Amino acid sequence: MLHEEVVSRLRDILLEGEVPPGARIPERELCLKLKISRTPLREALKVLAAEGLVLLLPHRGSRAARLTDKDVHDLFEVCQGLEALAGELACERVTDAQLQEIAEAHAAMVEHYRDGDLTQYYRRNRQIHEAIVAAACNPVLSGLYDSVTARIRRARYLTPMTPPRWATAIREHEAILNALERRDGMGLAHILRAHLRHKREEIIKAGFAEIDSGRGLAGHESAAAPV
Amino acid sequence: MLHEEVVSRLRDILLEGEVPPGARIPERELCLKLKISRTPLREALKVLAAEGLVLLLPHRGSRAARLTDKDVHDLFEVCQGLEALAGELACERVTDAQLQEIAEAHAAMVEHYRDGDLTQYYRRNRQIHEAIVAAACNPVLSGLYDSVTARIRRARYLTPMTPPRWATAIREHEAILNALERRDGMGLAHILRAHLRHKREEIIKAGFAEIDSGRGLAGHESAAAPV
DNA sequence: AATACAATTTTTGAATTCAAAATCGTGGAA
DNA sequence: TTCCACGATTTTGAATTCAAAAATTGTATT
Repeated sequence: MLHEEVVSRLRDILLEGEVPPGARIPERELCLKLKISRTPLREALKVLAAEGLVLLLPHRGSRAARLTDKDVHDLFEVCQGLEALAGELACERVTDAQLQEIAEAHAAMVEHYRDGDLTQYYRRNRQIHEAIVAAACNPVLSGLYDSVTARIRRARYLTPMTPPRWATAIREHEAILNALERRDGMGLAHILRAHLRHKREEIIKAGFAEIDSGRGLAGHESAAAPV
Repeated sequence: MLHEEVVSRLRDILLEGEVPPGARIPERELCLKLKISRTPLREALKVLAAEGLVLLLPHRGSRAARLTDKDVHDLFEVCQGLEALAGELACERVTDAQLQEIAEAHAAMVEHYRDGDLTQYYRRNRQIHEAIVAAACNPVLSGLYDSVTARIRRARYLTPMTPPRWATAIREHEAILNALERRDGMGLAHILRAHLRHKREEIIKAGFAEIDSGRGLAGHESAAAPV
């Protein structure tokens, strides 16, 4: 198995919550599961620690990172900044083909909204935001965006969506598409900032806190379901 | 030696250009130099590869990352976005003490400008930008900023500074401090974007290209001085 | 019965070892 | 002379091994 693949599979295991946030990472088991020895596994752990997904306690093993309210808040703030930047750049660089792809994804998303299909809605939503970042044509930005969204994924796509919030999101997305089609960089950046700020407020209000109630690692081993 | 220390020292070695960009990383030598075995060194290499400082060629060793013009451009673009975001947030959160520290650094920087002391000027310049990011009070943002600035450091602080550009930079910094003191988030974000865009244009124009002339890795081993 | 201490076990971190892959060097053929 | 092929050497990637640190267990003493 290639190095990148180990990192990738381990990342998935953490993001899926197979190892719950805050729980100790069972080196032994993962070695067996991935059919590798400890050396490559530990290399992957260090990489993921640098990404912020894993917490390394010297001489005390590693744990799946636990997101505090503050972490979620910070991640959203940065995500918002990156998306706003991406929007600005995308307006300068987006190709007609990309624009069309985004428009189609948008239409599909609105359709899912009408059907009340939240899962498919989220899928399209994510596709749109990723397409905007891709259209910015900046691999550094894409990389940071991927890393931030990976860390925040659970919070972003697993919080309850209220009807009014959903309606607002759709309206905002109309404005996003519109600004992009007009190549209005400043306008788009502004909308994206507001868009994400709304989402953030919602998530914070929804009490994402339950994932982490603030006590230290010494607490329960959190064998319970992650989210 | 602690894991983080190995990563840190190796990062310095790369940033200092002790291993020139594009050059192969001599595992053996570094093991001797750092007095560690290959296992922890390779762990550090993977971490730095994830950071973008090292290029891993499967079965073909690792090399110090080589920045293309496009890379520098992309890094600056993202750096600009992060600083703008930091500026906005800093306006909401900066403490009086931090503000004072920034003002003092600014005064010192202007002094170095008058003296024509570029090295000290850069030092203060960097201190100011870092202080603004710190004032944003967002560890995620700080982390990304550190990583981006680390990658771009050589390009940022080793390009020739022309007198008119220097004068412009000083004027822009006056505006930055002013906006920060007025807690004018939007204004500061705008200024910071412009500030960095100017620097970027300067660097691109200055022909940072010489560091990488576009050919592949197969080319010369680049034993020459890094910058 | 509870707590403190010590011995044992487990786990972590790193060096060594080992197999596979790539590079280098030599020799032969065109 | 130049190009290609084949074998030796080096280097890489990963498993194993080893030492040190921490957790656990058991025991003794208060």
